[in-house]
Amino acid sequence: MRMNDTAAPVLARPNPRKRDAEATRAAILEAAKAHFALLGYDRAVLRDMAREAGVDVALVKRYFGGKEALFVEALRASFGPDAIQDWDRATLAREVATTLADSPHVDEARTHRFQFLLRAATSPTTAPLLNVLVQDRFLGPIRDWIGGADDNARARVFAACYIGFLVERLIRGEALLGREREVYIDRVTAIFAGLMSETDAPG
Amino acid sequence: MRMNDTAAPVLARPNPRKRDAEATRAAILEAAKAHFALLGYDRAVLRDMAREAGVDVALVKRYFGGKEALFVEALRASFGPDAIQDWDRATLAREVATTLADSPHVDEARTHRFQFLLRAATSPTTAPLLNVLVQDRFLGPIRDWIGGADDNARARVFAACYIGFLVERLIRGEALLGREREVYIDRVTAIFAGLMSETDAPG
DNA sequence: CTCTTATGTCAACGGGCATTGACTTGACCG
DNA sequence: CGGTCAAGTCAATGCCCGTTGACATAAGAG
Repeated sequence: MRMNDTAAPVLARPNPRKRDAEATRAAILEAAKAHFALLGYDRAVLRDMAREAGVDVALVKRYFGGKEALFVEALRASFGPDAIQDWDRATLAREVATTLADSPHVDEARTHRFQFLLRAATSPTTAPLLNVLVQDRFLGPIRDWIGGADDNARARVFAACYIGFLVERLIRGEALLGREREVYIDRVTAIFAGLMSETDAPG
Repeated sequence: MRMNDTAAPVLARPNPRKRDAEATRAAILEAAKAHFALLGYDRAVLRDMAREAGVDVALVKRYFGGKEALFVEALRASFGPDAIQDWDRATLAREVATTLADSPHVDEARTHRFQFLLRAATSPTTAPLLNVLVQDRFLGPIRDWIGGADDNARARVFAACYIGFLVERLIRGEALLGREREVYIDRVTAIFAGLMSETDAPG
């Protein structure tokens, strides 16, 4: 029995949260996606995600089983099969290059997904979980999208470059400006375009 | 006072470790370099490094101050200024491409360094520490090495690709074989070669 | 209304690990 | 020999964080 039983709660819960399993599960997952992508597996804290979702930590266990399971789920959700196919062959190279050149669009949906992948890949905890997923949701789609001869190898290089540019952007101190920005975009565009073509003239 | 004061130590210390500050400091640093590079900041454990160095954990504090300081030190040490300059312009592109193609040479010195950098870059804890270091020890040397017009932008793209290939190799499930390996090497070589040239014909 | 069950809350527990400070031991100098 | 200080050891301590199980409460069926 509480001491202040008779007193009204100091702060009435603003939104008494209807009991809706689907909704809370989704809220947790959403928070998890953001936190894992932003902080990586180790530094992401369940309590924080729960708070952001307006939910008790214990529910993470109820709905997902544990941190690792939640991570996998979040990764899959964040990296749905439709993530790639809508790319436009004609404009993609330059468009992506420009996005990459202009620095801190961290919350932009497309890169967000890949940032998640990157974090997952570089944490030894989670890397083992990736083999299947990477093939199914990343390399596979890119390969199909890129098409043509040797699509496997080209997709692999394509994906690698993309991730590399993401990392570089991540640790980039100041924004790219003027000529440096132009050259950067041109070079990145050239690389992507070269990989999209079946017959790239080697140096 | 110990209970078994009179009893001889069950295991005499095999190597009673001369008291040599320099040596132990170096030993710790060496272990730290390996552990951080391999596991990343969060999963690397001071106790393990100490054990590997044949040293008590407390000495980490004495000699370095703490985990974070040790990390910075290890990163600097592992990423000395001489890391880049000895690359050979003529053969580098294909050589590196081949190394990258053939998977698990994790302990190979050159990639080891970069793997360290990669881990540092993708961990939010340590990323802030990198701005200066990256410029001084990574982009700068690559820029000087690559030379020519727009060296800054080209070095940036070069570095990004390199890191990307490292990540890809990290999450690569099975080894590259046969034609896929050939194409992979060719494409990667082409990218590096293109970036080394001042005038790369864009697609 | 009552019983049941899904949903949500709360307060520990426990492991892992960096950090700390008091203590011991070797080495060098007078 | 004895004193002093650096080098090394040891045993806590305390924090962070995932996990757990016991409890409360809404909602819906009968």
